[in-house]
Amino acid sequence: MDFRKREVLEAIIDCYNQTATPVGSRTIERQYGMGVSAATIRNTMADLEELGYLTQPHPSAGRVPTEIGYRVYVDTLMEAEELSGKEKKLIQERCASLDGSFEGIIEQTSKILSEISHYIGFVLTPELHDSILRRLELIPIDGDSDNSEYRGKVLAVLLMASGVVKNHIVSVSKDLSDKDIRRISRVLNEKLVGLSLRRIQQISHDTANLKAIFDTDLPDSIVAFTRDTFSLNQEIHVYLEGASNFFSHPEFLEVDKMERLFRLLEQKQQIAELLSSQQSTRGIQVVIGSENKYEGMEMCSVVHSCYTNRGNVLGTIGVIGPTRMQYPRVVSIVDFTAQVMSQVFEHTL
Amino acid sequence: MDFRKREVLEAIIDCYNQTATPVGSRTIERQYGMGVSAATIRNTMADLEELGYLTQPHPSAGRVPTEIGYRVYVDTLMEAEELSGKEKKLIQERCASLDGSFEGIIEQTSKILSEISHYIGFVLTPELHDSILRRLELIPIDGDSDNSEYRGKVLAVLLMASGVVKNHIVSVSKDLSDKDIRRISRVLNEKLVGLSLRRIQQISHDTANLKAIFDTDLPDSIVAFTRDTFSLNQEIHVYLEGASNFFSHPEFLEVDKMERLFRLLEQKQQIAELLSSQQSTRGIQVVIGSENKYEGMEMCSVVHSCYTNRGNVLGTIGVIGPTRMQYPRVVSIVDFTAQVMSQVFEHTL
DNA sequence: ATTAGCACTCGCAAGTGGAGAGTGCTAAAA
DNA sequence: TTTTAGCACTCTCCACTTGCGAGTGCTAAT
Repeated sequence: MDFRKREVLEAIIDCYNQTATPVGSRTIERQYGMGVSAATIRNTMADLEELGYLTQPHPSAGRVPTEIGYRVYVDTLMEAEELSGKEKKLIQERCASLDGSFEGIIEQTSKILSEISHYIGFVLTPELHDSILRRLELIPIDGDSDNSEYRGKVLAVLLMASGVVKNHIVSVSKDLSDKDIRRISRVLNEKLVGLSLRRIQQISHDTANLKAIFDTDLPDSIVAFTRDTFSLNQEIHVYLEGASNFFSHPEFLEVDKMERLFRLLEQKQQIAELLSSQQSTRGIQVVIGSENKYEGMEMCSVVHSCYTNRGNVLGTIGVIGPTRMQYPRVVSIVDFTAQVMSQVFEHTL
Repeated sequence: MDFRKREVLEAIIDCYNQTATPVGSRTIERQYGMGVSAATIRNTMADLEELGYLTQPHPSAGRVPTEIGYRVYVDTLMEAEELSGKEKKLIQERCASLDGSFEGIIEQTSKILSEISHYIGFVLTPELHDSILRRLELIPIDGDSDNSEYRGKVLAVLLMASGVVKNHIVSVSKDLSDKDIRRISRVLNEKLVGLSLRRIQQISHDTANLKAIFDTDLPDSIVAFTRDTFSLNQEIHVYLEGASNFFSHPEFLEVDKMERLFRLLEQKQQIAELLSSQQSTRGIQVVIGSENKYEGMEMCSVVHSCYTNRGNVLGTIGVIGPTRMQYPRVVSIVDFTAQVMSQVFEHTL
């Protein structure tokens, strides 16, 4: 890859990003005047095609970057675009005006990402398994007084170290009094705070373990109740915004492509799995086109990073766009937003 | 409207629902053999056109029902389609397998609605303003021990009579001790439980009122804290599923129609306002085409009803589909699902 | 190594024409 | 008076053709 090849590849990618049509040699000569004629550029383009970085949709059309071309561009050629002060400020302001609920912050962030990038913004909620329990609160709920049939319910509030709060309603057998509940709460807080939810679930599914914790023989009702308290829906949620931005991109003019993509995006659970499996590596990741494992995402690229709270990775945030994407810009947006979001969490949670 | 007119209108709507193409007189003669010839049907169709119930897309095409036509059909002609036992069972089973979180139930219900109807299913969360506070819990959160800077936070958990749980994190000034928080919690529970959130907010915004409640002079810190505790994001949330189902309907073949619709659907807040304003009337409502006030919804119809808990209206559920919709079926689905959902709430919350 | 020139290829848009579906009208039949 | 058969007319849709423009690869000259 000599200098001219790089220059031409970059010009083609830049031009193709703007026009979404194959780029011809003359166009480059005129718009990116690099001191050589169209014919020379044609030769270079033929070389680049041989390397697999470009293709022709049909024999007499201009060139289009391939996925490999984009890969090379992202890895070695492009330099991250510094966001303008205005944009930085916009992101910070939008994030700063968020209220104290975890879901609210996440939802807003995905909106911000989509609005600024003009692609699809998404945020994954943290994986609960690995969250550390900070505090458990059990709030007995009386059955309605006007309802003769007594139904014992307890609202379990789990506050995790990350700041995530989960609550759900647990049925409780009639023979447990409010006093029992308070005792259970005290014991569980004493013994389980500081452990991961995964560990806690392991413990609560092993009756022997539970007995050790309570340091006494247990009626079944307490065993069952403890289990229920910690058996919550652990699915990672995906907040996804701006799907309609894809309508502006000519690569989705065909309705069936659009349909496939939208049907895929509705399978949020699959997206969650796809992305959370790659979550281990910190820092910005760029997944181009068919590097995405899920069918239907071949013409899309994903730029993602992770957000943290006091250094602990919580979840993933990112942008989904067409393969023909403004990578430098999007990389900067995702990176910066991830930082700001992490700061917000440190402040508010 | 004599008998034949009704019969023909019904036939046209039925046929148009299946084919999405203008219906000709011969088609009706053959498929709905009503003992008269095509020419007679043509005359009847001309009458129906004059009444405004039908139109021709172009002079030599068949007829298509107008919105007024649909209106008449929905109001006077159609009879609600009894759901098959299989479908009823499906809805009930899906609803029964839900876990105890409010959001989980709502999300699942919108999915069920969309899957069974093959249109868009949606559920609106209850309007918090009118919810009655059942219980307030304040949980102090210590700042991290490894973080020298002390930050006082309290997790406020509001349990509403409807079963809705809201929690958010409230900053608290340093001069309030945990003991103070407990006292505040006790007083607020004593005085405010049973009131609507709207009323509570009124009270907490009037310092004199607050003082009366606490029956003592108050430091600013308590006033501020109380206010923050009850000032939560009260936006109605919209859970919306199955938008991609619209791709199967030929009326959305044109990309720009699709785009307008999707952009509209992303403005969930607008949908919430639109629907919650009509919420007062109980029972099934059908809004056809441009009866919808929002631009972009002209080619859609909305069938909605409300779900309850112990007789109190909580929120709205419904289905959005193209104007060419299987009204009898959808009406039954929405109606039945609303009932089942209300039952689930009574059981689990 | 680079450039100018030329023949060639291909997609796209506009124009053309025939088939098919459906109507309205009129006159005959019930 | 209502219904029906027949006919001329209208309009869309589809397939087909054709010409234009953009862009290439190759060759020969610089």
